[in-house]
Amino acid sequence: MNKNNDVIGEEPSGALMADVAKLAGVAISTVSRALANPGRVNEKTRTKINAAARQLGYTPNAMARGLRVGKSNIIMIILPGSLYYGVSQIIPQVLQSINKSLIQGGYNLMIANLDRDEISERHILDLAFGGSVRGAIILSSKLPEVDGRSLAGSGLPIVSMLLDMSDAGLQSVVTNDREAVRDVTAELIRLGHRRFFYLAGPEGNYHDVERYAGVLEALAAAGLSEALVRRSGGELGYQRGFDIGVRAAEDFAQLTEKPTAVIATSDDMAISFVSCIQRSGLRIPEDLSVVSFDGSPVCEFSSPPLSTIEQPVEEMGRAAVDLLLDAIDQRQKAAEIRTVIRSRLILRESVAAPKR
Amino acid sequence: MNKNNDVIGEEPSGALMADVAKLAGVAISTVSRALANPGRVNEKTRTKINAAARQLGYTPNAMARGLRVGKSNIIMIILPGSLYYGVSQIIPQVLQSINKSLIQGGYNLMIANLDRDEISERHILDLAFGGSVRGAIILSSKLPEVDGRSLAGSGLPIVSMLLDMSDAGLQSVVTNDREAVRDVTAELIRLGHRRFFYLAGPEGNYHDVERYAGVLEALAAAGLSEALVRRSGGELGYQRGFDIGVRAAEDFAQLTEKPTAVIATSDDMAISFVSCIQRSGLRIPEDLSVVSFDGSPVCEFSSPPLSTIEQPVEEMGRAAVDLLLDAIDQRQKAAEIRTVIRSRLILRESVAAPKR
DNA sequence: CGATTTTTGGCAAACGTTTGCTATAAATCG
DNA sequence: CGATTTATAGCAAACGTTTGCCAAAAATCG
Repeated sequence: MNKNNDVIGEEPSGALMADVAKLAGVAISTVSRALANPGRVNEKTRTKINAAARQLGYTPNAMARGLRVGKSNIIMIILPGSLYYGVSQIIPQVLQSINKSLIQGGYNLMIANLDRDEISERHILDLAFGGSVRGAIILSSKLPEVDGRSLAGSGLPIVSMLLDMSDAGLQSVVTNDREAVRDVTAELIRLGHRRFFYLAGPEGNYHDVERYAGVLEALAAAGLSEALVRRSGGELGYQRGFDIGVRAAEDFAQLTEKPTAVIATSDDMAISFVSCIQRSGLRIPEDLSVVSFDGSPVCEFSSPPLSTIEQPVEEMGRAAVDLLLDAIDQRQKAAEIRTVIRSRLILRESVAAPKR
Repeated sequence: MNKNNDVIGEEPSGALMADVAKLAGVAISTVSRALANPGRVNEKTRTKINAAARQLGYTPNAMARGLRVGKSNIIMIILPGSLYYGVSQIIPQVLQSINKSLIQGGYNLMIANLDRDEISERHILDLAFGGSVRGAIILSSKLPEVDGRSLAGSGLPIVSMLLDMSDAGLQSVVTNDREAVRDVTAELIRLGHRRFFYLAGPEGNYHDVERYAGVLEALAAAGLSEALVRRSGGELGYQRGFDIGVRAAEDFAQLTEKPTAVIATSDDMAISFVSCIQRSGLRIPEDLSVVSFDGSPVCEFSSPPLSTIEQPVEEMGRAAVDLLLDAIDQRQKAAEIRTVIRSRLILRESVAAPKR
């Protein structure tokens, strides 16, 4: 059975189910059942088989099984092609959390990057249609689609995470951005702030729309005018968080009536903005309160420690995996197409009441 | 052929090679050859086959192929189980770079986390021995090994990255840490610094040993005593970079003769250390020069901008993949078991000549 | 133009599992 | 104790490719 007929001391790998069966003195099918479906075989035979398997260091061949049962145990995560490297640890956290949950469910995690080019789209579609993967978690706003084949039409269970793609009919796990921003803005108002500076992400981006809406809602609720908030950023993508902050600091310097509170849509923006502002002599939070988005760990150790809205990434990852596995197992207990996880505001020294 | 005999409007997926063959009016084997080995089949038949394949949206089944040829096209990356979340973007950068290179070579990337528990070890070994993966890139210092099976003995090509595991016989892609630290220390000495504060990573850790050795080499070269350098940290793992920095700031406060230059072994340490130090009234770089390790993007935007030693992660990823694919294809052109990539010192405002 | 080589395409046997069906042995029942 | 059910194990056919081998057709040669 074992094809180690060439060199004597060949690789110790490669024991087959047939080898186990022979050693245990049973049929192949019995081995298969003993391993996968223990109730179906007598205890005595089973222990004999298990012993034989262990002795040979037998590991079932995943591809053979996959081919036979017509399913793979691999989940693919689709990441936006050009990740940006700031201070946020969201991507590694997501990966870690998802992978952990998947492994508990008996699945493996494969990475796919979705760039703007056709190559990467085709690659992902090959994975989907080639039976390599069993489901997908997508962190990108675009669904791959090229010459006839589309990810949506692959029949593959898909869950979107971070981005709300429920419009496209995808189960989505997102945070309550709007509400979170509304609350933090309300808190700033309560502290006495009346002039705001909003550092926007990419114009029209889902997150940005939601977050800005939160600001406006809080103003409206307090009976304040929308004119009290100035926007900066928006021309650059999230790609350039630090740059947005730097440019925002320049914008800020131009303003005649200085805002007293800054709401930034990423920690990156906040960090570079604060750095520039401090260099120009202003102090945080005495002259300016700052709050931002992402919950990056470093915020705790900035000067001053930055208030930030943390997205509970671990929890989101777990939720996404749960939804995906439900869909795979047809449990379809998920009634809601959108799963909203609450963000957590971490208030630190960067927020205070405005001077005088 | 196609088993869509249940519902009319079933999933459009699932065209088989047999379907393509029938539509093109040729045998299955001809289709296979036309797709994989175009030279072997007449151009006219081939275009006919390609047309049929496209029309049906045919995608070859990866598991069937894998089973038949006895190889998978998946590479596994083994990450240390508990990633720490600081400011470093090394892990996502590594993933991105490796994945990109792999895809160009026709491979896919699977993630595996190696914790200290037996479960995760067994999981990785199952992947290795179950034929799921074709090779591994490992970023962890420990090779999984449990009841008889060991990753080293799997016959799988393995390349270590970041950590030097050439002792264990593994191809390793590392940076020239010692040299880099030696150079930066020499530069500090040249600027006039004579008392140093060294923020250590985990005691005995490969990186730490190398880096500290670099400091000592520079001192020796300048004819200075080793007594000029104070160590802090070392008790905590890399896990806690920020905490090490905080504690180091406390240690620093105790010192009667203050060092004028700090060498930190991670940006995390440097950032929290600097934050604490500044709060205590000292100024960087006037009172204290700081240089650290990792090349985290945020260092450029800290106050003051931090000098840091950048590991060229992209290049390392490419190198690791090249080595791995060489090993897989038996090209074994790699004579050296250790591939050293040069780090890059990024000098910023956090380093200056000492006062007076 | 027959003989030989080259090109092209088809048949069928793998690859290592799982699983429906069947056959035997053991257990239960009337 | 014979008849019926239930537990257990084996046979063999899948799963969707690739590929060694062979046959027919086409091309080349003497």
